Amino acid sequence: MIELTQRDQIVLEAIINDYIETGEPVGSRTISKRSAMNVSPATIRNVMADLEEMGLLHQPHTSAGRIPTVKGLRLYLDSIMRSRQLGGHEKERIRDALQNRPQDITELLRGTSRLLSQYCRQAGVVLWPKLSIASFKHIEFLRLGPFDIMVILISKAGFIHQTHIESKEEIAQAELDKYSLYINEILRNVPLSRVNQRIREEMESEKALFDRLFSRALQIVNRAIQYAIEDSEIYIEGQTNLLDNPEFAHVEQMRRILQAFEDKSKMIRLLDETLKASTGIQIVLGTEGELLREWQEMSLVSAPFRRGDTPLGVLGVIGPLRMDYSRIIPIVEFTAEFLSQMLEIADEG
Amino acid sequence: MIELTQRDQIVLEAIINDYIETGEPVGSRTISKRSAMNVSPATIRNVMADLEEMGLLHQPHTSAGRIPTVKGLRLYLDSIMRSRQLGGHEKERIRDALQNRPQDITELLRGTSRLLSQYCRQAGVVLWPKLSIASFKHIEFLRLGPFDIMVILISKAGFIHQTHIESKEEIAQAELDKYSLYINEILRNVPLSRVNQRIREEMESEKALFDRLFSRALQIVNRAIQYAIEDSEIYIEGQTNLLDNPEFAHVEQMRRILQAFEDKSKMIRLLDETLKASTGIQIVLGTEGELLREWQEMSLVSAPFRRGDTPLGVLGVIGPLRMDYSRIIPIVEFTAEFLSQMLEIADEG
DNA sequence: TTTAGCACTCTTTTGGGGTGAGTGCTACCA
DNA sequence: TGGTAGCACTCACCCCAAAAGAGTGCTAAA
Repeated sequence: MIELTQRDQIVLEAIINDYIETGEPVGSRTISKRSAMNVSPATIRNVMADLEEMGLLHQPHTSAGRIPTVKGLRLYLDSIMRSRQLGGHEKERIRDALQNRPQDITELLRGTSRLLSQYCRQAGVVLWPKLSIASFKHIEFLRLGPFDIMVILISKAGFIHQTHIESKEEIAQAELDKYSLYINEILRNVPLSRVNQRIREEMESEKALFDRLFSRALQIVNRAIQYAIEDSEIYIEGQTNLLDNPEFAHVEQMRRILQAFEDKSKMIRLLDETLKASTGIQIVLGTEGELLREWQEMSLVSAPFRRGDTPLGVLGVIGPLRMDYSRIIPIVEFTAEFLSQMLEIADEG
Repeated sequence: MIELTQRDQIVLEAIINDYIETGEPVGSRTISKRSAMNVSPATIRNVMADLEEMGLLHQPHTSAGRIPTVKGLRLYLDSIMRSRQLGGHEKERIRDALQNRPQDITELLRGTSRLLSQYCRQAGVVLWPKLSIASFKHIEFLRLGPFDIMVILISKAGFIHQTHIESKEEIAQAELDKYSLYINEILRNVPLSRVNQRIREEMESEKALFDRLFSRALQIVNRAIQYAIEDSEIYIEGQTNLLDNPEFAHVEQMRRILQAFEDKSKMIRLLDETLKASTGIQIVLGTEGELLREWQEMSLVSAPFRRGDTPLGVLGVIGPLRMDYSRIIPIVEFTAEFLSQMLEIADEG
């Protein structure tokens, strides 16, 4: 662990603050003038040289100021920065924006993503992962063709998932209706993650033994839920906000970043990982996450939202390494918290 | 109407072809060498001067070549250009890409959009407008709370629409189940556009008079379908392809264009208009469409897809004014045609 | 330990001259 | 009279050199 003196910390923080604000390399003069402590540029230069030796700062070229390295940012985030508290009316603004959303959960999530993007002036992202945590509410079978069944699965929170299943034998709508009646009965409120188990139990019970048809229904449900569980939705909004950042002025970088957004499956994996990794706010900086390899100059601030203790999904903000973390972190934190509350309510019906 | 001599046309076409290829202003020398007719640059220059006077060409600065104006492009598209025929294996490629799509209609449409974007190396777009043309397949009511009902509407083509409805009186799930049974019966295969009428008929019939409950159900359906009809889905893919075009090298332009994409409602209106306007391929150039005002340097090639004679939606390609229309037009045309066929099949179940 | 001073480095900006592509015009030719 | 050759002219673009500016490292002094 790196040991920093009090002054080292102050200088590092001042440099990072200034860099976050301007995006330019920061010189010793600036720090000397801005920072509260009265020391000359020359002194600052000595400190800076030390910090550079520790790998916390970096000099683009000999006669330029310093910019923080990823390592420096990390240290800053972990042990120096104090998050601003969100003001009351800022919280109000977030609450308002989410509460006035239509009740359709898809729109709620998309709206959350948009809110984050607008409020932080970066790209906002919401991952609603797999229904694995959701509870069963309703299932419906529709016959599309002799062997072709559409399965519509609805979770308690109101999320819809549709799957197509091919049946091996011909099947009538009337039969399907019987299935759904039966299945809706036995699976009511069962968490999707336990549906599998519940079905196994059911199939071992007498009823299923008597009726081959119902066991077929159960198999279909099993498959449908398998698909549903593997499916995730991701909502990325406000990508164009990133264009405002001077660090992405070059078209080349821009392309790389926007292309990364187009590959949703990779984004899903990345966010999914952060979901598993932590229960609180999490920050992934450029080179740190393996999956961010494509855009080393980017950074992700994310927080899970949950029902009770069970995480449901992740939301966050994606932007350049140079972001106003002290502002963005509390926003992300609060939004996650508030979204959790909203979902709690939505799930009680 | 502008009258062009044979030679004027040949020169205009040659200029546009060269411009489409290179993106640079075209000089008289180039045309003189490339074009089949043996005339000197000086002669070409005279013709060019004429064309410029007619407003078909434009000179960025005194000592540069000419580029076609929107008016020139329009004339070219309307009366000079001959579309290339699509080769058999090109058609095959499109067929393959669409046929191997999952049967989920959302994925089919998104896939079509992606196909167009990849194949034309521009942005692809598919509008699935309003269910107004679709036929009723199935409806399902789910009780979310005492007064809160989720209505799930499924069209024959497999499109799902969910709406939340607030009921004035408390309502039980058992009751809702009765509703859906009844309504699924009376609305089977009715085009959504005629549901309204059908419901009115039903409400006037004896049955409804006897049962206040069912008339309530009908009202709920009516509202749900109202919402559904006003809803459209738009799938835009491959936006980053646009970054490859040298004309968008400047970040400013890029931002404006990508921002226009983010405002989906405007895109929907634009495409919706082309759907109403024409039954065949349609090209909107920069300044022509009012809605394209934000990006005058863009152009849209679109074609409706349909079932029988009824248009279902629009698909197309969005790119710079300088696009290889002779290639893109037949691609868009064929894709629309083939998608229509696929939907025809999907709708038969 | 801090500071002032100074030489040095490297980027960025500015301006001017050269180059090349392309034009418009005029005179000439079939 | 339509086409062509020639020529002067106009710009945009590139290159280079010089100047400006920001910031550093080092040394010597407080």
